[in-house]
Amino acid sequence: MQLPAPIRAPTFLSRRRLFEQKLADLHKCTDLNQLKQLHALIYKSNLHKDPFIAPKLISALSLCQQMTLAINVFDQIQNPNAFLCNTLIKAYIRNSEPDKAFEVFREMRWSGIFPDNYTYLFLIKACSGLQSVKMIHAHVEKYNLYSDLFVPNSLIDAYSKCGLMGVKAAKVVFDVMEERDVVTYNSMISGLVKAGELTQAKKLFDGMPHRDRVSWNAILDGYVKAGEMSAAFQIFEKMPSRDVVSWSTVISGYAKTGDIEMAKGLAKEAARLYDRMEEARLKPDDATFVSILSASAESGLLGLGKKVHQSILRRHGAYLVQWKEKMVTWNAMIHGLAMHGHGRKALQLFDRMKQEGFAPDKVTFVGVLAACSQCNDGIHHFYSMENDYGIAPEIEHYGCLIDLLGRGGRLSEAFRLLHNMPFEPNVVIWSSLLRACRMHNAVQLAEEVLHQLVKLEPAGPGNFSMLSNIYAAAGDWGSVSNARLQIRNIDSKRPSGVSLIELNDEFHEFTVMIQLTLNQTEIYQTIKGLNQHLTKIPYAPSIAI
DNA sequence: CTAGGGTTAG
Repeated sequence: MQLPAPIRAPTFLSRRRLFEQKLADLHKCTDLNQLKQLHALIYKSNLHKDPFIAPKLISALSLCQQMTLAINVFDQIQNPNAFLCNTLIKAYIRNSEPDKAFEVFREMRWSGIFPDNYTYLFLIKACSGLQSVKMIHAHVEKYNLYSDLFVPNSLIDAYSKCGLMGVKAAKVVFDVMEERDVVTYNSMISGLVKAGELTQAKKLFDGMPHRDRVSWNAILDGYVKAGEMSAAFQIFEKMPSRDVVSWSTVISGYAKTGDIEMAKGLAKEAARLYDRMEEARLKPDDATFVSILSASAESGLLGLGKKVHQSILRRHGAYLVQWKEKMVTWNAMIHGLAMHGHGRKALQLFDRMKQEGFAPDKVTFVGVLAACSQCNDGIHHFYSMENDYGIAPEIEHYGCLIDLLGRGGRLSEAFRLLHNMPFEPNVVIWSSLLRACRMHNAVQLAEEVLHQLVKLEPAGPGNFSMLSNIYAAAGDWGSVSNARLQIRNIDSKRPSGVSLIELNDEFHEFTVMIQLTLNQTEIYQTIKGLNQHLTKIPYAPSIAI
């Protein structure tokens, strides 16, 4: 009779080998529990001062958001070198503490450690705004760090994210470079595209020595952003090869076009392209999904949206798991709740997000402030955004706050903020104020707002109908007919507002002067049902004229 | 270690 082989306990040697293997990949460790074990073992083996282990340990700890422990490791090294300092800088950036990253930089210069090209590379990432990029740029000039192309390339990219002024500065760096590679050109092209300088971008694209797929995708995006879909499609067909980025760009471009006349054709084109992408066995990724879904949601392309949804489900939910961990998911959920009147739930989710260790970003705050239109914490969150999280408010945030004040009837405060904010008010802000004027019967203010709106959007019939409603609420019937006349003037020049939704491969249009072509009875029955439902719940309909 | 497509206010 044969006995089964005894199970051997792991020998000291194999355990040691396992430990060494784990140490090799230590800097990639994202599992906190595993890291804690390794952390203990490293200290026990007195390896925490090892010049190869210490930076890896700092990296891993920063990945697991354990900055206190990471600093602890750093502080125990008597003579840190540039490599170790770079690791700490990178760690701070990863944990969204750019100020601390700059502090490390100051300290290392103070203690006579020479920063290297990597130091500057990481610091460029920590920059927010033109001033800080300029500061690094000055160092790059002073120490002539142009020989490592990564440095000026990153500078171009960082400048490109600072608006129009930034793109100009990026161009200066670009022009001064004696040697350029494909990344240099691509960064500059994408910067120009972001600034809306399509002509210049195209010129650079045409003149560059070698174009890769990134170059083609960047210029493709330029045409899509400019709304020039036929030119974009020509580029899409002409480019030597296409990847998920090319497909995502062109599909969402087709899907989100605002031109109703062309919408139907383009929507079909978008759906057709989506099928073609799947036929080409290209795997759409999370960015593909996000961009196409948002474009189809904006334009009411239910079919395309469903297609994307099906692709996601077909992946066994793998993407859902991935998304669970992502900022966009929290942001989208908070915003979704806010949009649908669940302001309190949105704020509760915001708290949970923070508890789970996510640092809110500027998009999160758009959702949070939108949620506050139903409560009074908006101003508190607005200040907290800059003071506690170091996020400079953008026009969207001011827009939310103005909307919030307007809804609350604090119209004069809303106006004061509008005039004092560092941005030119846009259509969204003026129309949100117009709506606030309607809510609070502020006739005179409404006239002023309309005046501004007409300047920005001369052919917007919705504005005059809002004004007409305001006059009606005030009983000024003479002005009502006047406003109606204006609407008719605009209407004769331009097709009136159309709401479009696609169902089962068919497009349904709804206009102000409703002309139903399909299933009239079914639609009217639904409306009748809705009205009946409304009589049963406490609801006071507002009467539009 | 740098470059391309993404979430957002009416």
